[in-house]
Amino acid sequence: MRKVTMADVAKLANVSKSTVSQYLNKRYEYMSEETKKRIAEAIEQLQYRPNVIARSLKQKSTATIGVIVFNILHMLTTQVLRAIEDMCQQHGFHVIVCNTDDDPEKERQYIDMLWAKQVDGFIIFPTGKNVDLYKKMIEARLPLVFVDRTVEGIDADAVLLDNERAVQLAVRHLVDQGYKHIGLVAPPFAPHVVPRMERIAAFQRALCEARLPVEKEWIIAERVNHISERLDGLLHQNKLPEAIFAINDLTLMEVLTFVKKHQLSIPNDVALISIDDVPFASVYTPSLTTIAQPTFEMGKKAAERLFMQMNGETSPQMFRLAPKLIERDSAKKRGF
Amino acid sequence: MRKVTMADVAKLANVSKSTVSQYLNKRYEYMSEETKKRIAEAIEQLQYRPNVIARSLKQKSTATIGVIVFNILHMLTTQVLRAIEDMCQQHGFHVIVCNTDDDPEKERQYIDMLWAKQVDGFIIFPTGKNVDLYKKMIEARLPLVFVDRTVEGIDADAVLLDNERAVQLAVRHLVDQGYKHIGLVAPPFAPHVVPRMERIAAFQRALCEARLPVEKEWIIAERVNHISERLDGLLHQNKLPEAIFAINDLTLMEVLTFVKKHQLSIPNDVALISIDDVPFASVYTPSLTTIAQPTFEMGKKAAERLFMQMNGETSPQMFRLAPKLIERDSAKKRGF
DNA sequence: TTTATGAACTAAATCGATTTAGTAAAGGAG
DNA sequence: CTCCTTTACTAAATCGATTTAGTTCATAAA
Repeated sequence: MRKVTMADVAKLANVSKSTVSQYLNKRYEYMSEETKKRIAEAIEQLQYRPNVIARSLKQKSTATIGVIVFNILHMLTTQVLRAIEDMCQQHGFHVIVCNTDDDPEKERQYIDMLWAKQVDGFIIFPTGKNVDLYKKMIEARLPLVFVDRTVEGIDADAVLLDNERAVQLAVRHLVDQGYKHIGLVAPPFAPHVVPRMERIAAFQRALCEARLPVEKEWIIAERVNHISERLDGLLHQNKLPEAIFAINDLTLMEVLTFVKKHQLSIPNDVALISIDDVPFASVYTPSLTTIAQPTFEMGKKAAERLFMQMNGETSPQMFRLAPKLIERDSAKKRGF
Repeated sequence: MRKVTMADVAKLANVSKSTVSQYLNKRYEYMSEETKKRIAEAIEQLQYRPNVIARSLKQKSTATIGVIVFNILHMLTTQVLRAIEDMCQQHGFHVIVCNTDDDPEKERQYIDMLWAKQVDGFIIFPTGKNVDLYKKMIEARLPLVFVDRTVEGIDADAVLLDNERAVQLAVRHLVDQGYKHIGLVAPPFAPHVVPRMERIAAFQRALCEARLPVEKEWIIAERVNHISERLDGLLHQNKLPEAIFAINDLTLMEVLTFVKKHQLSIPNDVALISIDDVPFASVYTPSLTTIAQPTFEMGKKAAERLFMQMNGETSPQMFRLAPKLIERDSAKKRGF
């Protein structure tokens, strides 16, 4: 039951390996119909399957890319990944997926191993902590696109949400509805988590622009399990803001848990808006007003840039994709 | 800027390629400390990275598996996939992910291409329509595990939910709460979609067991966009069942949309229970009683079986993993 | 008749590792 | 001093394709 190789096909068809190879690569120019038919028959008869590994070795390309994400369980990731896979399918590429859980050591290992596996490029949601490695990849001209975060000092393609705009959309919407006391809920400050820092900074800017005071107490940046404690505190002191802006789906869940625990009514007791258009936004009561990230476009753009890099057509660039306000009922002022 | 190969390292360290290879594979038995050091230095100095493709060609193993799913956007898939990836990481394997959208043609292409890429095994959520191909894989002793669905006539490992049990849990819970008029909501009948058919059949059995009549009108198996029409119809005739069992997350969403549209109250107007513990189940109002699939265990089991097959230790087997009732508030009878 | 041209192939090198079979040198036994 | 073992390596074959540089044969041009 040995594996069938090209040599076997060649022997059966009574031609050389070279000719079989030409046939498989559709270089038919100088090939008689007769020969083509014999090869086709031999392939069929032997049930021959080319070994792509051997071909990759010679051609120095594997038609495979590595996608390194924090966690596919996260909705943003899943959607971006799906878009990337669709693009790859169209180009005959395959996708190897790796989860880092935001651990730089895991990230380093994955990059090393996939690089050794000769992947043709990487799309990475970077932890941001392996600067030396990112640099080496760029030096080696290994196609590389960052998604969601940039890394300071690394001159690579990056596809990000326009966080400034996303926050503007959220805050302006709340302000337009007549809310003046607006709080923000986020995970803890972490300098390398670009979108988080950008959103928090943009929030303060947006408040200023609306001529609203920035209340320190209403900027809650805590580990998820501490968020509800902080909110509890505010509630008991009767200092809850009129509206809460959750900077992502995770923190949104915390706010919803808090709201449910105290049987508060949205938007009467607190209005709510968040980044990430969670799947249940429209069936929730009230339906949730959100800022949707253009996740599929992000994935598509990342893949496009990667392919462009493979063709050597580009110099590094940063892309800020536009978020979209999806107006529902969780941030409607009574009477509006 | 040529790529550094083992030959370069060998030359610099003044040893043969063979010795470098031994070193890399940690076959240190007959190697002097001196030589080891020289090789280590040469590797460091040249920044040598072994080419895993070349190694794979010789060793006939790629340490890569293919995971073919319907759609990673689906929660079940994402979670199973995550568990598979974790297991693979522990074993030094990588995962290539493919989405078929339940299209047999796409499935066939992916299997063909990944097979040609010499993946060491497959975990597949099968469309069920490529029986000839599945058979060939098994003949070729290509490790293969099915997840979520089995395929009739194919003797392969399969990891499935214990659908009978899942439905029993749901129906018995409703019955225990005092509900007597129970409806089911599902996507359309499709013989090859094993879990769907099993759940619908089990539902009828469970009703019988509870000595409840099986009302044809209350078994709704329709394309998702037609489900709400059917429910509307029942509502207008005042024939809505007391409780609805949604067989998966997709249909659950339809039911929730319907409930919201008519401003019905759960569980007073209709009680609700579903398979798939959706992420918002606990923050929804009322919180949703669900039957959780053991998604991570399913992924883990599938990967375990695949590795066992690679070691040639197994004969095909079917695994039915246990669902779990998560009791919340959407199926509580008033007064209970 | 000789030479040139083009069609239809093929032999052998190559990709970058692993592995088998073997060699050279040192040390120990008899 | 010879022979055998063991240590520490190496040469060359191999994996299964692709690709380059030919070769052979038939036909056409000079």
